[in-house]
Amino acid sequence: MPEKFLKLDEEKKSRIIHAALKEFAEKGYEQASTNQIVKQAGIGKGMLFYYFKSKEGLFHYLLNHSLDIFNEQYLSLIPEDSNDLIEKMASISKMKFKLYTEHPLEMEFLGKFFVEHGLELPETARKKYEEIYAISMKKIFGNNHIDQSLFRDDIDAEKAYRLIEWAIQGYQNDLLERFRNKTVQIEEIEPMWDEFDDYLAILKTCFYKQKG
Amino acid sequence: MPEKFLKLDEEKKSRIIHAALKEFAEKGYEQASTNQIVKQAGIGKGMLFYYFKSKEGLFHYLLNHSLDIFNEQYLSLIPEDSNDLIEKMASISKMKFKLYTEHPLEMEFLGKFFVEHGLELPETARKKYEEIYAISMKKIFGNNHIDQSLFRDDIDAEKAYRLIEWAIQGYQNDLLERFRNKTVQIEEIEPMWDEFDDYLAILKTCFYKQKG
DNA sequence: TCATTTTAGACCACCCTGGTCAATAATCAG
DNA sequence: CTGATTATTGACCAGGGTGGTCTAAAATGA
Repeated sequence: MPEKFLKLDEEKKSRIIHAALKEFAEKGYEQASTNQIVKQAGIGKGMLFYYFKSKEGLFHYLLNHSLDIFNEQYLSLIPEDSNDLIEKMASISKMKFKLYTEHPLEMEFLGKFFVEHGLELPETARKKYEEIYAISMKKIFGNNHIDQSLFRDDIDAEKAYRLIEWAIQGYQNDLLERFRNKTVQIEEIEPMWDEFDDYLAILKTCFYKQKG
Repeated sequence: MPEKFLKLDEEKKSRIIHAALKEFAEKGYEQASTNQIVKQAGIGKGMLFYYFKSKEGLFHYLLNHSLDIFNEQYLSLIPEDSNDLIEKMASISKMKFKLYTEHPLEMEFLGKFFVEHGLELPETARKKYEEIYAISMKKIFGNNHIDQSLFRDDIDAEKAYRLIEWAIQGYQNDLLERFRNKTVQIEEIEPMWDEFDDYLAILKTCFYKQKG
Protein backbone atom coordinates (compact mmCIF):
# COMPACT_ATOMS: atom_id res chain seq x y z
CA MET A 1 0.00 0.00 0.00
CA PRO A 2 2.67 2.59 0.76
CA GLU A 3 3.83 2.84 -2.86
CA LYS A 4 5.98 5.86 -2.11
CA PHE A 5 7.89 3.92 0.48
CA LEU A 6 8.35 0.83 -1.65
CA LYS A 7 10.15 2.82 -4.31
CA LEU A 8 12.99 3.76 -2.00
CA ASP A 9 16.35 2.07 -2.29
CA GLU A 10 16.77 -0.97 -0.09
CA GLU A 11 19.25 0.58 2.27
CA LYS A 12 16.96 3.42 3.26
CA LYS A 13 13.92 1.20 3.53
CA SER A 14 15.85 -1.10 5.77
CA ARG A 15 16.99 1.76 7.99
CA ILE A 16 13.44 2.96 8.45
CA ILE A 17 11.95 -0.48 8.98
CA HIS A 18 14.52 -1.40 11.55
CA ALA A 19 14.25 1.84 13.46
CA ALA A 20 10.49 1.45 13.57
CA LEU A 21 10.50 -2.24 14.50
CA LYS A 22 12.86 -1.54 17.34
CA GLU A 23 10.86 1.35 18.70
CA PHE A 24 7.55 -0.52 18.57
CA ALA A 25 9.03 -3.69 20.01
CA GLU A 26 10.59 -1.83 22.89
CA LYS A 27 7.80 0.52 23.82
CA GLY A 28 4.59 -0.97 22.48
CA TYR A 29 2.22 0.78 20.12
CA GLU A 30 1.06 3.69 22.24
CA GLN A 31 4.38 4.54 23.81
CA ALA A 32 6.36 4.26 20.61
CA SER A 33 7.47 7.66 19.37
CA THR A 34 7.47 8.64 15.73
CA ASN A 35 10.03 11.30 16.60
CA GLN A 36 12.40 8.65 17.89
CA ILE A 37 11.85 6.58 14.79
CA VAL A 38 12.70 9.36 12.34
CA LYS A 39 15.71 10.38 14.40
CA GLN A 40 16.99 6.81 14.51
CA ALA A 41 16.30 6.28 10.83
CA GLY A 42 17.99 9.54 9.91
CA ILE A 43 15.09 10.98 7.93
CA GLY A 44 13.02 14.11 8.29
CA LYS A 45 9.87 13.99 10.33
CA GLY A 46 7.61 14.71 7.41
CA MET A 47 8.78 11.72 5.41
CA LEU A 48 7.33 9.13 7.74
CA PHE A 49 3.88 10.60 7.17
CA TYR A 50 4.57 11.00 3.48
CA TYR A 51 5.44 7.30 3.09
CA PHE A 52 2.87 5.89 5.50
CA LYS A 53 -0.12 8.06 6.18
CA SER A 54 -0.05 7.77 9.93
CA LYS A 55 1.52 5.98 12.85
CA GLU A 56 -1.12 3.31 12.45
CA GLY A 57 -0.28 2.93 8.77
CA LEU A 58 3.35 2.39 9.63
CA PHE A 59 2.40 -0.16 12.24
CA HIS A 60 0.25 -2.13 9.83
CA TYR A 61 3.03 -2.17 7.32
CA LEU A 62 5.43 -3.54 9.89
CA LEU A 63 2.99 -6.25 10.89
CA ASN A 64 2.60 -7.40 7.31
CA HIS A 65 6.29 -7.16 6.67
CA SER A 66 7.14 -9.29 9.68
CA LEU A 67 4.41 -11.85 9.12
CA ASP A 68 5.56 -12.21 5.52
CA ILE A 69 9.09 -12.93 6.62
CA PHE A 70 7.85 -15.43 9.16
CA ASN A 71 5.83 -17.09 6.47
CA GLU A 72 8.40 -17.17 3.73
CA GLN A 73 11.54 -17.77 5.71
CA TYR A 74 10.10 -20.29 8.11
CA LEU A 75 6.61 -21.66 7.73
CA SER A 76 6.77 -22.45 4.05
CA LEU A 77 10.04 -24.31 4.58
CA ILE A 78 8.84 -26.72 7.23
CA PRO A 79 9.01 -30.25 5.90
CA GLU A 80 5.82 -32.24 6.25
CA ASP A 81 6.99 -35.70 5.53
CA SER A 82 9.35 -36.83 8.24
CA ASN A 83 8.07 -39.52 10.57
CA ASP A 84 10.90 -39.36 13.04
CA LEU A 85 9.63 -36.90 15.61
CA ILE A 86 12.99 -35.90 16.95
CA GLU A 87 14.45 -35.39 13.50
CA LYS A 88 11.48 -33.31 12.50
CA MET A 89 11.58 -31.12 15.57
CA ALA A 90 15.32 -30.73 15.15
CA SER A 91 15.02 -29.48 11.61
CA ILE A 92 12.26 -27.09 12.59
CA SER A 93 14.43 -25.91 15.43
CA LYS A 94 17.36 -25.20 13.15
CA MET A 95 15.18 -23.21 10.82
CA LYS A 96 13.77 -21.26 13.70
CA PHE A 97 17.25 -20.44 14.87
CA LYS A 98 18.14 -19.21 11.41
CA LEU A 99 14.98 -17.13 11.33
CA TYR A 100 15.69 -15.52 14.68
CA THR A 101 19.31 -14.73 14.00
CA GLU A 102 18.67 -13.42 10.50
CA HIS A 103 15.62 -11.37 11.40
CA PRO A 104 15.89 -10.63 15.10
CA LEU A 105 14.01 -7.34 15.03
CA GLU A 106 11.08 -8.71 13.09
CA MET A 107 10.78 -11.63 15.48
CA GLU A 108 11.02 -9.42 18.54
CA PHE A 109 8.32 -7.28 17.05
CA LEU A 110 6.02 -10.23 16.43
CA GLY A 111 6.79 -11.56 19.88
CA LYS A 112 5.73 -8.32 21.43
CA PHE A 113 2.43 -8.07 19.62
CA PHE A 114 1.33 -11.68 19.32
CA VAL A 115 2.95 -13.84 21.91
CA GLU A 116 2.69 -11.26 24.64
CA HIS A 117 -0.76 -10.85 25.96
CA GLY A 118 -3.39 -8.20 26.16
CA LEU A 119 -2.56 -6.16 23.11
CA GLU A 120 -5.33 -5.38 20.70
CA LEU A 121 -4.49 -5.66 17.05
CA PRO A 122 -6.23 -4.52 13.88
CA GLU A 123 -8.71 -7.07 12.58
CA THR A 124 -6.78 -7.74 9.38
CA ALA A 125 -3.58 -8.52 11.25
CA ARG A 126 -5.37 -10.82 13.66
CA LYS A 127 -6.90 -12.72 10.76
CA LYS A 128 -3.56 -13.04 9.02
CA TYR A 129 -1.95 -14.20 12.22
CA GLU A 130 -4.64 -16.79 12.89
CA GLU A 131 -4.24 -18.20 9.42
CA ILE A 132 -0.53 -18.48 9.85
CA TYR A 133 -0.97 -20.00 13.26
CA ALA A 134 -3.36 -22.60 11.88
CA ILE A 135 -0.96 -23.47 9.10
CA SER A 136 1.94 -23.81 11.46
CA MET A 137 -0.05 -26.03 13.79
CA LYS A 138 -1.08 -28.20 10.90
CA LYS A 139 2.43 -28.38 9.57
CA ILE A 140 4.02 -29.21 12.85
CA PHE A 141 1.42 -31.40 14.50
CA GLY A 142 -1.33 -31.85 11.96
CA ASN A 143 -0.62 -34.92 9.90
CA ASN A 144 -0.18 -37.01 12.93
CA HIS A 145 1.45 -39.93 11.28
CA ILE A 146 4.32 -39.52 13.66
CA ASP A 147 5.80 -42.94 14.07
CA GLN A 148 4.94 -43.75 17.67
CA SER A 149 6.51 -47.17 17.31
CA LEU A 150 9.89 -45.49 17.54
CA PHE A 151 9.24 -44.72 21.21
CA ARG A 152 10.00 -47.25 23.87
CA ASP A 153 6.96 -49.11 25.10
CA ASP A 154 7.19 -48.36 28.79
CA ILE A 155 6.35 -44.67 28.53
CA ASP A 156 3.39 -42.57 27.42
CA ALA A 157 4.33 -41.45 23.91
CA GLU A 158 2.19 -38.34 24.14
CA LYS A 159 3.98 -37.11 27.24
CA ALA A 160 7.38 -38.11 25.95
CA TYR A 161 6.59 -36.08 22.89
CA ARG A 162 6.05 -32.98 25.04
CA LEU A 163 9.19 -33.57 27.08
CA ILE A 164 11.27 -33.78 23.94
CA GLU A 165 9.66 -30.65 22.60
CA TRP A 166 10.44 -28.76 25.79
CA ALA A 167 14.00 -29.99 25.89
CA ILE A 168 14.71 -28.92 22.34
CA GLN A 169 12.96 -25.64 22.95
CA GLY A 170 15.22 -25.13 25.96
CA TYR A 171 18.33 -25.76 23.93
CA GLN A 172 17.17 -23.27 21.33
CA ASN A 173 16.51 -20.58 23.92
CA ASP A 174 19.93 -21.21 25.37
CA LEU A 175 21.46 -20.82 21.95
CA LEU A 176 19.55 -17.65 21.12
CA GLU A 177 20.59 -16.22 24.45
CA ARG A 178 24.24 -16.88 23.62
CA PHE A 179 23.96 -15.10 20.30
CA ARG A 180 21.85 -12.22 21.51
CA ASN A 181 22.82 -9.10 19.58
CA LYS A 182 25.69 -10.86 17.89
CA THR A 183 25.68 -11.53 14.20
CA VAL A 184 26.31 -15.21 13.78
CA GLN A 185 29.53 -16.01 11.96
CA ILE A 186 29.32 -18.82 9.46
CA GLU A 187 32.24 -20.67 10.98
CA GLU A 188 30.51 -20.73 14.35
CA ILE A 189 27.47 -22.53 13.05
CA GLU A 190 28.85 -25.97 12.33
CA PRO A 191 30.26 -26.82 15.78
CA MET A 192 26.99 -25.54 17.18
CA TRP A 193 24.99 -28.04 15.22
CA ASP A 194 27.42 -30.75 16.22
CA GLU A 195 26.60 -29.97 19.81
CA PHE A 196 22.92 -29.96 18.95
CA ASP A 197 23.28 -33.37 17.36
CA ASP A 198 24.85 -34.66 20.55
CA TYR A 199 21.79 -33.61 22.44
CA LEU A 200 19.51 -35.15 19.86
CA ALA A 201 21.41 -38.40 20.04
CA ILE A 202 20.88 -38.51 23.77
CA LEU A 203 17.19 -37.89 23.33
CA LYS A 204 17.00 -40.74 20.85
CA THR A 205 18.96 -43.05 23.08
CA CYS A 206 16.69 -42.30 25.99
CA PHE A 207 13.25 -42.03 24.44
CA TYR A 208 13.41 -44.35 21.47
CA LYS A 209 13.54 -48.12 21.47
CA GLN A 210 17.04 -49.48 21.59
CA LYS A 211 17.99 -51.42 18.55
CA GLY A 212 18.73 -55.07 19.02
CA MET B 1 13.28 3.77 54.85
CA PRO B 2 9.84 5.05 53.94
CA GLU B 3 8.61 4.97 57.57
CA LYS B 4 5.46 6.86 56.72
CA PHE B 5 4.50 4.24 54.21
CA LEU B 6 5.26 1.31 56.45
CA LYS B 7 2.78 2.53 59.05
CA LEU B 8 -0.16 2.20 56.70
CA ASP B 9 -2.57 -0.65 57.05
CA GLU B 10 -1.74 -3.71 54.99
CA GLU B 11 -4.60 -3.34 52.56
CA LYS B 12 -3.61 0.14 51.49
CA LYS B 13 0.07 -0.74 51.29
CA SER B 14 -0.77 -3.68 49.14
CA ARG B 15 -2.93 -1.59 46.81
CA ILE B 16 -0.12 0.89 46.30
CA ILE B 17 2.60 -1.71 45.89
CA HIS B 18 0.62 -3.66 43.37
CA ALA B 19 -0.38 -0.65 41.34
CA ALA B 20 3.24 0.47 41.22
CA LEU B 21 4.68 -2.96 40.43
CA LYS B 22 2.26 -3.35 37.58
CA GLU B 23 2.98 0.04 36.11
CA PHE B 24 6.76 -0.38 36.29
CA ALA B 25 6.65 -3.92 34.99
CA GLU B 26 4.52 -2.94 32.03
CA LYS B 27 6.19 0.29 31.02
CA GLY B 28 9.71 0.22 32.40
CA TYR B 29 11.17 2.85 34.69
CA GLU B 30 11.14 5.89 32.43
CA GLN B 31 7.77 5.33 30.84
CA ALA B 32 6.02 4.40 34.06
CA SER B 33 3.66 7.14 35.17
CA THR B 34 3.23 8.20 38.78
CA ASN B 35 -0.15 9.61 37.79
CA GLN B 36 -1.29 6.18 36.65
CA ILE B 37 0.00 4.61 39.82
CA VAL B 38 -1.90 6.92 42.17
CA LYS B 39 -5.04 6.60 40.08
CA GLN B 40 -4.82 2.81 40.10
CA ALA B 41 -4.01 2.73 43.80
CA GLY B 42 -6.85 5.11 44.58
CA ILE B 43 -4.77 7.64 46.50
CA GLY B 44 -4.07 11.32 46.03
CA LYS B 45 -1.09 12.35 43.97
CA GLY B 46 0.63 14.03 46.88
CA MET B 47 0.68 10.90 49.00
CA LEU B 48 3.05 8.99 46.77
CA PHE B 49 5.64 11.70 47.27
CA TYR B 50 4.81 11.93 50.92
CA TYR B 51 5.47 8.21 51.46
CA PHE B 52 8.42 7.84 49.11
CA LYS B 53 10.32 10.98 48.32
CA SER B 54 10.43 10.53 44.58
CA LYS B 55 9.72 8.17 41.73
CA GLU B 56 13.18 6.76 42.22
CA GLY B 57 12.54 6.21 45.92
CA LEU B 58 9.41 4.26 45.11
CA PHE B 59 11.30 2.18 42.57
CA HIS B 60 14.04 1.30 45.05
CA TYR B 61 11.46 0.28 47.57
CA LEU B 62 9.80 -2.02 45.06
CA LEU B 63 13.12 -3.60 44.14
CA ASN B 64 13.89 -4.39 47.74
CA HIS B 65 10.40 -5.59 48.42
CA SER B 66 10.47 -7.97 45.47
CA LEU B 67 13.97 -9.26 46.10
CA ASP B 68 13.04 -9.93 49.71
CA ILE B 69 10.06 -11.99 48.67
CA PHE B 70 12.19 -13.90 46.20
CA ASN B 71 14.68 -14.56 48.94
CA GLU B 72 12.32 -15.55 51.70
CA GLN B 73 9.66 -17.39 49.75
CA TYR B 74 11.99 -19.24 47.43
CA LEU B 75 15.73 -19.12 47.81
CA SER B 76 15.88 -19.80 51.53
CA LEU B 77 13.59 -22.79 51.09
CA ILE B 78 15.64 -24.63 48.49
CA PRO B 79 16.85 -27.91 49.92
CA GLU B 80 20.54 -28.51 49.60
CA ASP B 81 20.80 -32.13 50.42
CA SER B 82 19.06 -34.17 47.77
CA ASN B 83 21.30 -36.24 45.53
CA ASP B 84 18.65 -37.27 43.10
CA LEU B 85 18.88 -34.61 40.43
CA ILE B 86 15.39 -35.05 39.08
CA GLU B 87 13.83 -35.00 42.54
CA LYS B 88 15.76 -31.92 43.44
CA MET B 89 14.83 -30.04 40.32
CA ALA B 90 11.25 -31.12 40.75
CA SER B 91 11.02 -29.72 44.24
CA ILE B 92 12.65 -26.48 43.15
CA SER B 93 10.20 -26.34 40.31
CA LYS B 94 7.21 -26.74 42.59
CA MET B 95 8.46 -23.97 44.83
CA LYS B 96 9.01 -21.74 41.89
CA PHE B 97 5.50 -22.36 40.72
CA LYS B 98 4.18 -21.46 44.14
CA LEU B 99 6.29 -18.32 44.13
CA TYR B 100 5.04 -17.22 40.73
CA THR B 101 1.38 -17.87 41.41
CA GLU B 102 1.42 -16.29 44.85
CA HIS B 103 3.47 -13.25 43.87
CA PRO B 104 2.97 -12.80 40.15
CA LEU B 105 3.44 -9.03 40.11
CA GLU B 106 6.65 -9.11 42.08
CA MET B 107 8.07 -11.75 39.78
CA GLU B 108 7.02 -9.92 36.64
CA PHE B 109 8.67 -6.84 38.05
CA LEU B 110 11.92 -8.65 38.76
CA GLY B 111 11.75 -10.30 35.36
CA LYS B 112 11.48 -6.95 33.68
CA PHE B 113 14.41 -5.38 35.47
CA PHE B 114 16.83 -8.26 35.89
CA VAL B 115 16.18 -10.96 33.38
CA GLU B 116 15.40 -8.58 30.56
CA HIS B 117 18.42 -6.92 29.16
CA GLY B 118 19.80 -3.47 28.86
CA LEU B 119 18.23 -1.80 31.86
CA GLU B 120 20.47 0.10 34.22
CA LEU B 121 19.79 -0.37 37.89
CA PRO B 122 20.93 1.47 40.99
CA GLU B 123 24.21 0.16 42.36
CA THR B 124 22.68 -1.12 45.60
CA ALA B 125 20.04 -3.14 43.79
CA ARG B 126 22.58 -4.64 41.43
CA LYS B 127 24.73 -5.72 44.38
CA LYS B 128 21.78 -7.25 46.16
CA TYR B 129 20.77 -9.05 43.01
CA GLU B 130 24.24 -10.40 42.39
CA GLU B 131 24.43 -11.75 45.92
CA ILE B 132 21.12 -13.46 45.53
CA TYR B 133 22.12 -14.80 42.17
CA ALA B 134 25.33 -16.22 43.60
CA ILE B 135 23.44 -17.86 46.42
CA SER B 136 20.90 -19.39 44.12
CA MET B 137 23.60 -20.73 41.83
CA LYS B 138 25.38 -22.26 44.75
CA LYS B 139 22.20 -23.73 46.14
CA ILE B 140 21.07 -25.21 42.89
CA PHE B 141 24.32 -26.27 41.29
CA GLY B 142 26.99 -25.56 43.82
CA ASN B 143 27.50 -28.61 45.95
CA ASN B 144 27.91 -30.78 42.97
CA HIS B 145 27.57 -34.06 44.73
CA ILE B 146 24.78 -34.91 42.38
CA ASP B 147 24.74 -38.62 42.09
CA GLN B 148 25.86 -39.18 38.53
CA SER B 149 25.75 -42.91 39.01
CA LEU B 150 21.96 -42.70 38.76
CA PHE B 151 22.30 -41.85 35.08
CA ARG B 152 22.56 -44.58 32.52
CA ASP B 153 26.10 -45.15 31.31
CA ASP B 154 25.61 -44.67 27.60
CA ILE B 155 24.96 -40.92 27.74
CA ASP B 156 26.87 -37.82 28.76
CA ALA B 157 25.54 -37.05 32.24
CA GLU B 158 26.33 -33.36 31.89
CA LYS B 159 24.24 -33.02 28.77
CA ALA B 160 21.48 -35.22 30.11
CA TYR B 161 21.39 -32.92 33.11
CA ARG B 162 20.71 -29.96 30.86
CA LEU B 163 18.05 -31.75 28.85
CA ILE B 164 16.20 -32.65 32.02
CA GLU B 165 16.47 -29.11 33.24
CA TRP B 166 15.05 -27.77 30.01
CA ALA B 167 12.23 -30.28 29.96
CA ILE B 168 11.15 -29.46 33.49
CA GLN B 169 11.48 -25.79 32.75
CA GLY B 170 9.24 -26.28 29.75
CA TYR B 171 6.60 -27.99 31.82
CA GLN B 172 6.69 -25.18 34.33
CA ASN B 173 6.29 -22.53 31.66
CA ASP B 174 3.39 -24.46 30.24
CA LEU B 175 1.81 -24.58 33.67
CA LEU B 176 2.34 -20.89 34.37
CA GLU B 177 0.84 -20.10 31.00
CA ARG B 178 -2.27 -22.08 31.86
CA PHE B 179 -2.70 -20.20 35.13
CA ARG B 180 -1.86 -16.80 33.83
CA ASN B 181 -3.99 -14.22 35.65
CA LYS B 182 -5.97 -16.90 37.42
CA THR B 183 -5.74 -17.40 41.12
CA VAL B 184 -4.89 -21.00 41.66
CA GLN B 185 -7.58 -22.93 43.50
CA ILE B 186 -6.30 -25.37 46.08
CA GLU B 187 -8.27 -28.26 44.66
CA GLU B 188 -6.64 -27.73 41.28
CA ILE B 189 -3.15 -28.19 42.61
CA GLU B 190 -3.11 -31.88 43.47
CA PRO B 191 -4.05 -33.31 40.07
CA MET B 192 -1.54 -30.91 38.60
CA TRP B 193 1.27 -32.38 40.64
CA ASP B 194 0.08 -35.85 39.73
CA GLU B 195 0.57 -34.93 36.12
CA PHE B 196 3.95 -33.48 36.96
CA ASP B 197 4.92 -36.71 38.67
CA ASP B 198 3.99 -38.61 35.52
CA TYR B 199 6.44 -36.51 33.58
CA LEU B 200 9.12 -36.96 36.20
CA ALA B 201 8.61 -40.71 36.12
CA ILE B 202 9.16 -40.71 32.38
CA LEU B 203 12.33 -38.70 32.79
CA LYS B 204 13.59 -41.18 35.36
CA THR B 205 12.68 -44.13 33.21
CA CYS B 206 14.50 -42.65 30.27
CA PHE B 207 17.57 -41.03 31.78
CA TYR B 208 18.29 -43.16 34.83
CA LYS B 209 19.62 -46.66 34.95
CA GLN B 210 16.95 -49.28 34.85
CA LYS B 211 16.77 -51.40 37.96
CA GLY B 212 17.45 -55.04 37.56
C1' DT C 1 -9.47 22.88 72.14
C1' DC C 2 -5.54 23.15 69.45
C1' DA C 3 -1.38 21.09 67.55
C1' DT C 4 0.18 17.54 64.66
C1' DT C 5 -0.12 14.31 61.03
C1' DT C 6 -2.58 12.64 56.70
C1' DT C 7 -4.83 13.40 52.74
C1' DA C 8 -6.39 15.22 48.21
C1' DG C 9 -5.86 17.27 44.00
C1' DA C 10 -5.17 21.86 41.64
C1' DC C 11 -1.25 23.61 39.84
C1' DC C 12 3.50 24.29 37.87
C1' DA C 13 6.89 24.62 34.19
C1' DC C 14 8.48 21.58 31.05
C1' DC C 15 8.67 18.18 27.56
C1' DC C 16 6.92 15.24 24.09
C1' DT C 17 3.07 13.79 21.21
C1' DG C 18 1.14 12.69 16.20
C1' DG C 19 0.55 15.29 12.46
C1' DT C 20 0.76 19.52 9.15
C1' DC C 21 2.67 22.57 5.94
C1' DA C 22 5.30 25.94 3.55
C1' DA C 23 9.67 26.27 1.76
C1' DT C 24 13.33 24.00 -0.61
C1' DA C 25 15.97 20.47 -3.13
C1' DA C 26 16.17 16.87 -6.50
C1' DT C 27 14.49 14.65 -10.41
C1' DC C 28 12.44 14.33 -14.69
C1' DA C 29 10.08 15.52 -19.36
C1' DG C 30 10.37 17.98 -23.41
C1' DC D 1 17.70 24.92 -20.45
C1' DT D 2 12.85 25.38 -18.57
C1' DG D 3 9.01 24.30 -16.05
C1' DA D 4 6.60 20.94 -13.74
C1' DT D 5 6.49 17.26 -10.66
C1' DT D 6 8.18 14.73 -6.75
C1' DA D 7 10.96 14.15 -2.55
C1' DT D 8 12.54 16.08 1.57
C1' DT D 9 13.14 18.88 5.59
C1' DG D 10 12.18 20.69 10.11
C1' DA D 11 9.75 24.53 12.38
C1' DC D 12 5.44 24.55 14.17
C1' DC D 13 0.84 23.32 16.24
C1' DA D 14 -2.56 22.32 19.88
C1' DG D 15 -3.13 19.00 23.21
C1' DG D 16 -1.84 16.18 26.77
C1' DG D 17 1.24 13.99 30.04
C1' DT D 18 5.53 14.59 33.15
C1' DG D 19 7.54 14.43 38.11
C1' DG D 20 6.97 17.11 41.78
C1' DT D 21 5.03 21.06 44.99
C1' DC D 22 1.92 23.25 47.95
C1' DT D 23 -2.16 24.92 50.02
C1' DA D 24 -5.95 23.90 52.32
C1' DA D 25 -8.82 20.74 54.42
C1' DA D 26 -9.65 16.52 57.02
C1' DA D 27 -8.39 13.23 60.50
C1' DT D 28 -6.11 12.12 64.61
C1' DG D 29 -4.42 12.68 69.14
C1' DA D 30 -3.61 15.13 73.63
